[in-house]
Amino acid sequence: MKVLLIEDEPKTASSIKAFLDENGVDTELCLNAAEGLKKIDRQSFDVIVTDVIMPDMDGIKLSQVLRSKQIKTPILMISALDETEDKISGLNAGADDYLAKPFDLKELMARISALHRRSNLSNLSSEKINYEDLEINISTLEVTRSGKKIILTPKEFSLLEYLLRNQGRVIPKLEILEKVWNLGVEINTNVIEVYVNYLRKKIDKEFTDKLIHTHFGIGYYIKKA
Amino acid sequence: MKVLLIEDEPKTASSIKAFLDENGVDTELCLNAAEGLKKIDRQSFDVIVTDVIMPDMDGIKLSQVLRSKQIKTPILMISALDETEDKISGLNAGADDYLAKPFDLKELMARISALHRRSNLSNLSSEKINYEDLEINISTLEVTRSGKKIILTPKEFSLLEYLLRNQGRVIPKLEILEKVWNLGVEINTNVIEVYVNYLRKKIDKEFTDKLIHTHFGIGYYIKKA
DNA sequence: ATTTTTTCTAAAAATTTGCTTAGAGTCTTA
DNA sequence: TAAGACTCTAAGCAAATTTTTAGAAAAAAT
Repeated sequence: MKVLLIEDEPKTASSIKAFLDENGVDTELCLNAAEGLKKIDRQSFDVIVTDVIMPDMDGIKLSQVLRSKQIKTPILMISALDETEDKISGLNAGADDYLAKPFDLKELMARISALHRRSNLSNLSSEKINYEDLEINISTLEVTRSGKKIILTPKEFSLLEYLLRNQGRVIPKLEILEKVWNLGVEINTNVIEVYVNYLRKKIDKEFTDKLIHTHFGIGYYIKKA
Repeated sequence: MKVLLIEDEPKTASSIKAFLDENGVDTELCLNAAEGLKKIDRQSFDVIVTDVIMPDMDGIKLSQVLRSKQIKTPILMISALDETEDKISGLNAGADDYLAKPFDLKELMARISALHRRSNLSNLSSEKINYEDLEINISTLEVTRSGKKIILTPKEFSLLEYLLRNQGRVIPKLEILEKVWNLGVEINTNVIEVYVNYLRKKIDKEFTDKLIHTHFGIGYYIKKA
């Protein structure tokens, strides 16, 4: 895990960095906000830990700048300001957590881990994608439902993968054609129907709760029951 | 935003619920963990706020159960336990935030908002349009009025979507023909009347306040009462 | 008040969409 | 090269949706 620590007080900064490094975190340190912004432009971090009070720019402003740049890295603010109002303005500026000084370094570590865990929950980067009792492993191409192994062909797998990556919305057939088949509009959408049919036989047939559903006239979606 | 509050101490529970409700949060209250789990099985929440110390099951265990069930709703723990170790074990159990009692209700609110904001960041597109108690979700294609689910055909949905996107003005029939039917002047506008009729049956019929109105000689518009 | 125009409604007709099955190509592997 | 597995097309049937039709109801105009 890579963490960017922005803290202008050198002593605090180095003791935090030392502790995080000990805990297996790859920590980069910046002593002011401007430097931090530059680093963020060049590389990506899992979590950003920033002080609120800094000489050149406060942590609130920093968060706003990052969010307006569409940078969605979790932000944890640390500050000597312990008033509710301070915390609220920090959180409202786009921070994900706010920890008042002095704090226990172990708590900081736990909060960083929690932020990291959550941002990794969204199936985007992980090897495995799951929904309910269905799980697919992108690297081994294995599929299981309720622990039971299911064997899919390559096309079946990529169709299922696409459906799972887009869980929570209805996916139009034309989009599936483009993304899974790399085809334009010319071809008949019947291929999809046939393959959805294959998937259903392998994944839903012997279970009570069906996961693949049809939205008439549009396409398909993943949902329990 | 829907929040589930699990808190066994009735006085604390109701004061939290009252405050959240005041702030526009739709709060459901459970007085023990078992009840909370049942509710979570039946419906989905944006954020779960749970006490740590409860008679039947502690918040730590609750979080573990939820995470093992693949329920990824953000969890905020509140507790009288203020020791670092308690916070760490809460966060490690899968909680996303930990707030020690006594706390300022405004801070709780800000932290709930932060959790909600983050979990919506990963939900790529949950574009919703609403007017009064009517809501349509462009990505899931779901329609609800006063929370009640309404099933529309594709044409009905796109007609309603067009009306809602143009709320606040009268939309001429010819414009609807062009935009929703992709047709010129050749066709009879009666199709629209028929479809407005369908929509009214599904959306307005069983409600006192009608939302779809006719501007005689021109077209239709969305307005309460 | 009557006529004309416009809108609403119900039902029939036409069209579109989806599921399923069988089989023909295509690619892999023994 | 043959057997097997995989991908795609085509066609029939069932179901759902969309359009048309026609008469009743409502609104505007004469």
